[in-house]
Amino acid sequence: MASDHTRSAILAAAERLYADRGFGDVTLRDIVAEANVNLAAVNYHFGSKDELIAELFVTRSIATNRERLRELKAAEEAGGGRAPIEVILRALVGPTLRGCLGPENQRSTAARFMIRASIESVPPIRRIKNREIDHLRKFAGAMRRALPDRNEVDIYWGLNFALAMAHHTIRESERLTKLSDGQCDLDDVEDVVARVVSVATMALTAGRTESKASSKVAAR
Amino acid sequence: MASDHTRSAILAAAERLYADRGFGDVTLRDIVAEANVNLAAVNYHFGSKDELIAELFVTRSIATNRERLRELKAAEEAGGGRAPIEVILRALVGPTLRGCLGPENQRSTAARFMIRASIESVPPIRRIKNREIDHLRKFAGAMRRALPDRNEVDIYWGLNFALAMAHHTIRESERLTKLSDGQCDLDDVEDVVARVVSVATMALTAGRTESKASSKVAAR
DNA sequence: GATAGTTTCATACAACTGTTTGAATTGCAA
DNA sequence: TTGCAATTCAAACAGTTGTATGAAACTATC
Repeated sequence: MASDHTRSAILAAAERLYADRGFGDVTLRDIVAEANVNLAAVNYHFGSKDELIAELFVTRSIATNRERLRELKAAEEAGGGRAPIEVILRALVGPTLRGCLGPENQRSTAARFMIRASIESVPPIRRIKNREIDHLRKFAGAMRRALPDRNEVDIYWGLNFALAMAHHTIRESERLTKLSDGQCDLDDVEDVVARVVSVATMALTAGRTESKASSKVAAR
Repeated sequence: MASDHTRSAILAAAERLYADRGFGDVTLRDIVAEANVNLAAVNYHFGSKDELIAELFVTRSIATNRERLRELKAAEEAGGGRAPIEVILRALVGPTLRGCLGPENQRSTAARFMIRASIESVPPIRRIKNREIDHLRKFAGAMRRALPDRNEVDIYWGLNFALAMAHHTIRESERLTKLSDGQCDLDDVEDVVARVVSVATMALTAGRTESKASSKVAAR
């Protein structure tokens, strides 16, 4: 059993502080002060600081991955084992974008925490991200089924670029807002999703064997 | 005057260590040991650890930015004030990609350092990156001239996506290699550049007013 | 070769870090 | 209540960090 109260108070406080101030300058003492618990409680309940961070990140990231797979599975079942590429890409980048973007004032601590996690990259989080490959393979498989004529290398590049646009937009959302003088509306998440999906789809469906020769425009 | 020897020994050692082991666990003592100089030398020559990191990053990053602008200017002059969008994008992402990618065994310390700087994000480097907006505005301007019919918001999104693909590919090059079982050849830098430019160009030139309505495929 | 300025050096400093300890307290079962 | 385990707590620990100091060594100028 156990009261669990201390445990979840620490989790909540840590998430809030990391979200606001980053991993770099938040100490265990900051966390326990915010949570109104004793310093030793962190090590008692989580083992170490890194395991606390890992638990925070894992919780949020399996939630996102589950949603991703749910959408993917639903799409493939609806299409008899083969889903349109746009829908696959939407399942890939949608949950991540929805989990991190949206109106700033109503942005959850979880969302702000995940943004931090994608900007700063501390060891415990990096370790978890490295295990994400198997998850991505499932999407690569679905994409291959959706575009059987496409060669495998192009599939991987398309997957890479889709993730690139989503993650970079999250990481650099502030800069994009500033650069565009607020014209790019990062709060309209569905529009962002649509843009990413649209470009990634084009990348994956434009003229065959786009690899070397044909696209080498204007070589210097 | 001054011998400068110590100064540059520190710079070289720091760049090497940061490149290999990241900013997180390289201390001043590691650096001075590698450089065979006294501990106090860092503060004497650079003022602080952060200023040392900043100097390293600034040096490399103004080199890249200068090359970018050189290519941009050359292209616009050759086209009488208006360059093809592909060439502008190539000037934007080419120097960065060429500076970080390429055959791993012959990759310079500078390149490996810049990869680190794009993965981990320490305060002194973040501060410098934030001042990069003026530089990007020049590219936004050139892109607007190249695509006068395109609305401004789409230009910014295209710029954002181009940078996204370049930076993400650098940051996650290892993962892409692993995911594709080595099929994606990150050593062929010009192919990578061509792919990024090709996709970004499509993003910027595909069907007008691609914003909301038309691209909202398969809304959930 | 004395002098003034620069650079190096060993060492100390002061602060902060995550973690551990062992005793106190609490909660629950018998 | 008694007993036992789970939890909390204050305090200390051991280590590391970047930085400061003041004397020593060097370098070049006159």
